[in-house]
Amino acid sequence: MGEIYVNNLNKGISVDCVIFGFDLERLNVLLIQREPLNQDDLSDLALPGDLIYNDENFDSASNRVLKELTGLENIFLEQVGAFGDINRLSKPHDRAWLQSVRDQPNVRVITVAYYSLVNQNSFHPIPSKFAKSITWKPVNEIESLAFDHLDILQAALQKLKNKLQTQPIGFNLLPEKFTLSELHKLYEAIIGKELDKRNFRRKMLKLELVTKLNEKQSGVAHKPSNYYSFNLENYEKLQAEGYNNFGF
Amino acid sequence: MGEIYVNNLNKGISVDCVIFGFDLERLNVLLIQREPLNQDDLSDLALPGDLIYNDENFDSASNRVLKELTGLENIFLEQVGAFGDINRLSKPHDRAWLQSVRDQPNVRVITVAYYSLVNQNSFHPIPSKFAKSITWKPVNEIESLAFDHLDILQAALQKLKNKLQTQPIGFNLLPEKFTLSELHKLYEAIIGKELDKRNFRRKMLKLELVTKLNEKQSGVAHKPSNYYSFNLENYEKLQAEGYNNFGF
DNA sequence: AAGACTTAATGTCATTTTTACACTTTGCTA
DNA sequence: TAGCAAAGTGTAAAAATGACATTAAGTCTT
Repeated sequence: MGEIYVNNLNKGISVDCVIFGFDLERLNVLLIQREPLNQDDLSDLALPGDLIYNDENFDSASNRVLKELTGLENIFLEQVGAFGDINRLSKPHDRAWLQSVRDQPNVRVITVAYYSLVNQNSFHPIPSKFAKSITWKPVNEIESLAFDHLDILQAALQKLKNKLQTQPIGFNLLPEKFTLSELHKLYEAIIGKELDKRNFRRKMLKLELVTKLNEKQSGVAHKPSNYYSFNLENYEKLQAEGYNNFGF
Repeated sequence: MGEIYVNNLNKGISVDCVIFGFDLERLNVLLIQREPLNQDDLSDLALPGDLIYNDENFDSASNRVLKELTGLENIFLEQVGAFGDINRLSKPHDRAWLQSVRDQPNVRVITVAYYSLVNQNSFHPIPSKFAKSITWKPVNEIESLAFDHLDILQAALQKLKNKLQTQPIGFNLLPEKFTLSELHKLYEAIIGKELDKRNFRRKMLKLELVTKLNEKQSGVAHKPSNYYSFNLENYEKLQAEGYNNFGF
């Protein structure tokens, strides 16, 4: 890619990505810090995103943003929706920032948001052209973001919650091998409430969504827990049967 | 914002509306027939939609389209998502049509789709600037539509099905007074499979989602059925308790 | 080496929800 | 008044859910 698209940028459409990660404790989102306008500028955090090219599909554009930022490809990625409120870029601080980086800062820009689930500990984000710095931040500690990105985050989170009730997408946030406790904490972190340990395990095991591996944790100061892996085959079988009650 | 937006129409963004209706038998969609290009032109059916104004939000634009077409306001309306495939307008027949009606027929146009639920028998669609003629067509008899409208329809239908599993939105498709059989058929039409009559009624009645009225059908050649109305209060109470299993 | 510590792992019972299934009732029509 | 057509109704078995407490397996401390 690169220069050939310079003049093919669509100045009115962007994609923004809500990239969720899980650190075995909390649900986090990948945020970028906008280039500060000056030394005193405590610039807001924002979702990673970019204007799209004029010959580029939304899915491609969001995959591009995701890849440039994380190096990851073929990751769970789903559209949240379009955000186009006429005032979405009009907070004074946002406007100042746009003036400094966009060649047409006054154009109305609508954005198509995506959300993505990645295994947070399997890679280290690549600071790139997007921003000076990149951070994971726990979802429920985020109180404000640049532009309308807080709205987008909330919509994405709601979508994730809903989806988790019918599809076992949470596995995308974990490494290949994981413990049932980790999976359990993941569900609690997304849904936002406590789930009974025994009932949780019973359902996962009964549906055969996980396969027990011959491998245990080691070096932990307590009973080591067994590792499991996601049973894709059985998920697809349940899927084919029309089963859709993967929730809690 | 900029003068580049002649007449304030945004030439690159449209909304399209998937307006579902129920005729007590089948689930239908409101379609418009594009102005034929010439006498021999058997023009495709399309979803109603329009370019948006540059100072107009997506929600406002979709409400505007809905109102201009049906006269209805304050109707269930929810975003499906953004559709922007680079080839979405490039079928030859679609291109010819665009050439004939748009002043910038080659601009990339992305669309934000909405779906809406209306009581099909409570109004007669108003043929308007949108099209020569308007028709209801059963969802499962639709095999092709203009542009990418079949994709949009399918996405909207999927969204409707999913939503119906957690929210009793189906009532939007019925008149104020309805029979349990009508409601039953409605669910079957949307979900696309048979539901046991007694089990269906039991759940609706147990949740107190419907209130029995002192009024029966008349003039039917069989036992007349009782009329019911939607119990909004109780729905809101269940909602507040976090109940979300309204599905089948 | 023993005891303390921490989290993993496990089973049962009561309640609720779901599924499957067939006959009687009501009003109209011929 | 007999027949027709859809409305309306109950029960029993199976499955899923929700609530709840103890033992097991390693590491760490002394």
